[in-house]
Amino acid sequence: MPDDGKPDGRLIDTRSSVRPLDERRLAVLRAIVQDYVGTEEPVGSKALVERHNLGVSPATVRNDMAALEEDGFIHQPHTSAGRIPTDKGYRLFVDRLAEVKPMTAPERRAIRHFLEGAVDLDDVVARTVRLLAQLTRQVAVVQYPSLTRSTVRHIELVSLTPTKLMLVLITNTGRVEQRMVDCPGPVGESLLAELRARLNGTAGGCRLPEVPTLLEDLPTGFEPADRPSVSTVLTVLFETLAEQNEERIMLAGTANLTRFGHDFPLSIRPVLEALEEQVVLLRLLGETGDSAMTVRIGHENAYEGLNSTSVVSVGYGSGDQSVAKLGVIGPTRMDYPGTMGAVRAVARYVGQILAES
Amino acid sequence: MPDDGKPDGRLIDTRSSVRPLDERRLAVLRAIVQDYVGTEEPVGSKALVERHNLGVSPATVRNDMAALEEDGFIHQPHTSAGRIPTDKGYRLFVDRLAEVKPMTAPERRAIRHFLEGAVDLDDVVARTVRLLAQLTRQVAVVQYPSLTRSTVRHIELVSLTPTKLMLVLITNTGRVEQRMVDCPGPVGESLLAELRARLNGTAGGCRLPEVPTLLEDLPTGFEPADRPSVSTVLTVLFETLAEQNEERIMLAGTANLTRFGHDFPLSIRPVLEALEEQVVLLRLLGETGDSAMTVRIGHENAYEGLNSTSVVSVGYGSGDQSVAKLGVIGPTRMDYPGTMGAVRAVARYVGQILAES
DNA sequence: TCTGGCACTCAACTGGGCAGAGTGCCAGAA
DNA sequence: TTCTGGCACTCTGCCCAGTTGAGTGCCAGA
Repeated sequence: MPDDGKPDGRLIDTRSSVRPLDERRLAVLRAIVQDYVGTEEPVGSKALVERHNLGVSPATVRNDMAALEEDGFIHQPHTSAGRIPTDKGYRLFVDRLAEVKPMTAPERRAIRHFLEGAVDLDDVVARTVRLLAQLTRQVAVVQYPSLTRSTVRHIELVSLTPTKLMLVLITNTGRVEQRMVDCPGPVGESLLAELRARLNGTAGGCRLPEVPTLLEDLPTGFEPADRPSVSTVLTVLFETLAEQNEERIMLAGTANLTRFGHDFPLSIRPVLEALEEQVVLLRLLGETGDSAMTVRIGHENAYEGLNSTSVVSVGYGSGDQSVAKLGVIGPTRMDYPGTMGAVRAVARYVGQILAES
Repeated sequence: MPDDGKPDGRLIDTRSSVRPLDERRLAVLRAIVQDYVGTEEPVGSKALVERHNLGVSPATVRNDMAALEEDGFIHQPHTSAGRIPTDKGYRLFVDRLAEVKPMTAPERRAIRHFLEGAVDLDDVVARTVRLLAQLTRQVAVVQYPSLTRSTVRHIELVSLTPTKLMLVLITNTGRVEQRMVDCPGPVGESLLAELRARLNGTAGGCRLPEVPTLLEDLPTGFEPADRPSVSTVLTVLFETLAEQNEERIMLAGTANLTRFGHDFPLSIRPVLEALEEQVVLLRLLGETGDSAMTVRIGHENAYEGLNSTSVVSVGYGSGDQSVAKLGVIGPTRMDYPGTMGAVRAVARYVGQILAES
């Protein structure tokens, strides 16, 4: 929704002749967002001029607030209360008023050090998600490196019974997938060795989605009697490759949901429900751009249960390619610059760690 | 704590001469527990006689209540309120007053049918945990079949680079563990084949904890030049076997926590925190008896954060052996008979499914 | 040993009044 | 034209007192 996503465009363009006013209004909005994020309470004109040196009186700020409200950036819970940013207000804030807050050097060192201690892929993901939850004090989500972008490191076939095989697929990201294969006929050691060698010879090092086309004609190279078994193995292998659903996700920091709001069970429940639905989470992350950071605010989230939350997510990868996504889920009233900084930093370092191992 | 576990023992024994009175008091306690579980509100004497035909007047019930309170089975939030069972009261209820409520035939069929749809071990566990959460409307926990009780189905070695191997361990429960091995010297195909054969020949079918002793002397059967590499592989294999920490756990139903109590963030927060700590969960399940169902009520839980929850858990296994545990975490005020019935039924069916596959 | 009656207690609800934060508007200053 | 100070107004939140009602404990009598 590029139209909806930049509601500020209109405002800035049409009034660009009256620049100083707009500047100040934006400053007011920025101040409101910052204060509200800090206090969780509607912020009034007086408090605003006290805390930020805007150089004008409360009355003036009130006028600006009225204008901002008319344009839908802020909102008043009731007549005699302060203002709260709307989703649209946060959107403007994120797009034009906020700068991603970089991590400090000690923080960066700590992140790196913590992630370097990981022993295997599971551990990398586990550490990443915990770290992210801790840094942002919100709910963190990390997707396992996806199969689609990775390459085949090795395919192994293990004979369990004469007709039963186990197929093990190892990717360059360290991920391992295994499947049982029930062959139509017995599979001898020599056939197994031959098949293993051909599979690895042809597909080794290739990107997973390309594998099926590469191996399509493989059965024709075998004795007619063996072909059914070879085909079965291939079918299972292709299934494994295609099984996007198997994309796993790890969560952490759900306890931070308790810091969500005052109107409790109602606000937290749908979020907890969403978090349990892998599908929802996967789709959420799936909407993330590959390299650019994505921020979805409140109702911008397709899933209804997350309408009062914001999602900050970004892709990460070993090397230049993004192989998976990670992100953070928190209340719309969150510290966007800080959260975005943490998400970006963590994504960068996980990428490095993955590239090294 | 067998002493603490049966606080009723004293009561029953000392007053066994006054049998009818105790019977009625126990009936009162039972009625209080049942009502409180249903309504979540302190239950008074009048409501009690109305809902259960106890055959006596409210005044009499009041006397019994006073006695029950003196013995610590129930408790009064404030002077003019009804009674609430204490942990001790629930304990007595579970030990002597409640009968595990068996699942109905349609429920059993549904359980079985749902679990039978699983395609692999991950799926079995995932389905089990969701099912359990749904049936009990509480938080469900399922431990993956542990390595310690299972047996070796196959050990596979895959050469990735001349000195780098991947070790894959497949157990009879369908669990697969893999580790990288950095060998001190190059490992040729023939050595690899030899090693693979010997490993499987010696350890195949054995229970995991026995494997180290069986393979201890393996290196001596190889050429002196190869021994360091063989030893390295063995070390990694033994590590894999010993790595209890890797025991994985799956959770579901956290959204049910929102039905916990009224005093929200405070009561739910420590529980969410506990649920994120695999260690806590593992220890929790670890305290479960192998075959008998364990119920830990409120303060009986070692972990402080779970002091206002009860945990119902039991072992499950393929065949006669318990290979892992599963359970449910809910408020102390839970429907014990129903929960226990569901837990028992699910455990039984998972066991069957695992045994079949 | 049980029961009905009675006085007592205490949380929860109700409605009125008050304080305070915050607003909108307007007339006058820069 | 834009900003500012002042003023009247509108709410919510809080405190207070009074009332209600559920529930108890105790006691005398069946």
